[in-house]
Amino acid sequence: MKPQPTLEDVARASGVSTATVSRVLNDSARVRRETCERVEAAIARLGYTPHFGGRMLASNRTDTIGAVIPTMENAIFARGLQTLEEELAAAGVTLLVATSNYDPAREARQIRALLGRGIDGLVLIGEARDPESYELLRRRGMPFVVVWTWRADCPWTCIGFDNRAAARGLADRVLDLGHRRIAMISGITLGNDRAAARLAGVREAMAARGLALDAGNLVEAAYTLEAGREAAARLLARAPRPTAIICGNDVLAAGAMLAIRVAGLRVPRDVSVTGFDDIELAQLLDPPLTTVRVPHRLMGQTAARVLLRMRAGEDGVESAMFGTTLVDRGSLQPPG
Amino acid sequence: MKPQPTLEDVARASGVSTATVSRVLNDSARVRRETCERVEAAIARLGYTPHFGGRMLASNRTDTIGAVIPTMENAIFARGLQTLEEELAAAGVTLLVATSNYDPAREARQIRALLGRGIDGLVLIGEARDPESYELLRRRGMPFVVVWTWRADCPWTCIGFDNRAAARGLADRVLDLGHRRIAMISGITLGNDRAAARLAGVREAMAARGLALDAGNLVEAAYTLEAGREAAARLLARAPRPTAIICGNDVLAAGAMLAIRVAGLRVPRDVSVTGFDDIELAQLLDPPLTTVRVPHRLMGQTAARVLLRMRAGEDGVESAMFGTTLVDRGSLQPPG
DNA sequence: TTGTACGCGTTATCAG
DNA sequence: CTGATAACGCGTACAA
Repeated sequence: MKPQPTLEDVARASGVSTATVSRVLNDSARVRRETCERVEAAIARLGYTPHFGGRMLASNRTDTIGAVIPTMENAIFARGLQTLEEELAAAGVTLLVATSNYDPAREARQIRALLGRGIDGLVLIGEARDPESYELLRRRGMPFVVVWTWRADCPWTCIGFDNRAAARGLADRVLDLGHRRIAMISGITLGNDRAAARLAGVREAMAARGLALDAGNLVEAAYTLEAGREAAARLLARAPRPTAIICGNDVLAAGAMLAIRVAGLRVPRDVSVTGFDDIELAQLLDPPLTTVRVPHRLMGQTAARVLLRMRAGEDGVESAMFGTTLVDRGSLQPPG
Repeated sequence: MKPQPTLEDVARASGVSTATVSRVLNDSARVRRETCERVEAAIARLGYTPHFGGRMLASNRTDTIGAVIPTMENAIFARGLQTLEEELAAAGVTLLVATSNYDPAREARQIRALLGRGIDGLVLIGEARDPESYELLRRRGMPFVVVWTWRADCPWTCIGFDNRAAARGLADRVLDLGHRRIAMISGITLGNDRAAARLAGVREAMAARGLALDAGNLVEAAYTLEAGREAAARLLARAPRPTAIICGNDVLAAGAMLAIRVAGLRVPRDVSVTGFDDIELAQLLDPPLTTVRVPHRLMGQTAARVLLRMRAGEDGVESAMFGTTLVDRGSLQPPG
């Protein structure tokens, strides 16, 4: 690691003071044109880059927003993150991503790590987490938003959609088609408010018709292909077999379809399957997956804008709720 | 953003000097046990966290490794990245990820941005890039590794596999099965050495049998589902139709299978399809995709270890080449 | 084992 | 429009 040119080197090389060089860098409007050009020439010639630590120490800003997402292994959060990053980059802000692997303790550590790096704001997925994390954010006065979830009386700024209502709508559709032997592969609800809300939505729809989700027809599974496959295998072994399997997300649904194929059954003729999230994968399955489209890009974009406003000192920024769409692709049909 | 407690606050609260607190933080061995405990108590009580900028300025280290990957939208780089992150985290090092969207100019900017943040090392995908970027890394003495590619006389430390040989092996299999009307959907080769190497490998296999890839049977496409679909549609419209389509990666292959289905044809009866990379998606397609498995995790793990050693001052760290496996899943069969 | 004091590179204040 | 100069928080020689 070689020594880098510093502000002082640039100042010396262009015959001005360090203050002027700093001004050229940050607020070039207040420097005479020709001075400015001389400085810029020196900067280019020396290959100078501002020292992040120095800047951070002096200004106490990093122009960096952090995000802790559960995983990058599947594409669930990728699209929203991409949008978030683009929107922030346009404002000269960098996005720092950390992953928790759906582990609350690890999420808490990652939040701490990001705070330690001096981020200016934070994006969190869902609202179920240790109160201590919220307390930490409050103490530090750290601007943050919660995405992928929304409820009326949420105490934080949340930018998302109503998981429960969306799941209820989906279950209503399943019920309308005449399914009665309904099973669900839910995400792990412990520590995951989105998974819990989706399960609650399905239960609600069934309850509205005097039905209940049989305990044996509910399996909680990690959001992976393998877990989805195993869960579905268990459900298919029941007698009588469910006619429809509602899955907590598209990855679980893909796993379920794999298990169904292995069992020598066909979707949707023998079993209907539904997903949730509408990731790219959904349209690639055979048959293409009936699922719930969620506002990936809108959430990313809005989170960026809200955080930028918070960073600018604006407060009282309110939550935002977006709608979801049921995307009918054929993996759900009437039973029998 | 509230003012944070500083080293000095902790020192005052525990009745020692800032130097001692600093020692407790970094090298607690050299502090008397009870002093140490008093300081740690104060740290906990005040909720102190070291200031990243201050630390960076004083020590000129960040315990951070950067990585610039083309995209997070599909899962291609996710698995390797996950492993990289875990391996680094175990050594107390944070991973900073930036994306280039397969755009060389954007990659150059991201490299610059990461350097500006004072990373201790860098992971780059592939070796095709602006000489200026390499020059910058050299000038700064920045340790870096190139992954996802390997060739014998590579001037950088590269940790990957032989894309050309793997593609040649795959094409050999296609040819062995009797295919002669072979088409290829290649990734954009300009500025992407992996895509170029894969194309070269296919050409090589054909040339070895006195065949050539007809110009009309080669389409370059961005690594997206949509682009793969469009490219395949073009190829299917040719007369005579190709009997096999070799795709530059699994995402392109998924797109191709979509187009084939839309055209009312079936894989592999009417057209065989092959992928590359073996991402999770490959086993979900119907039929499951015959593809080349690449050493995702091994690359991530090795990159981490090598960079950690470089950071420790070790030099002369040599490249590593891993093997690939042809995974036969059924989307490739002898021609009709 | 502990404390003092300086320097790291930048921004911001204030004076000119 | 520009220059001096004082912070900013931490690590580390050096001294005790």
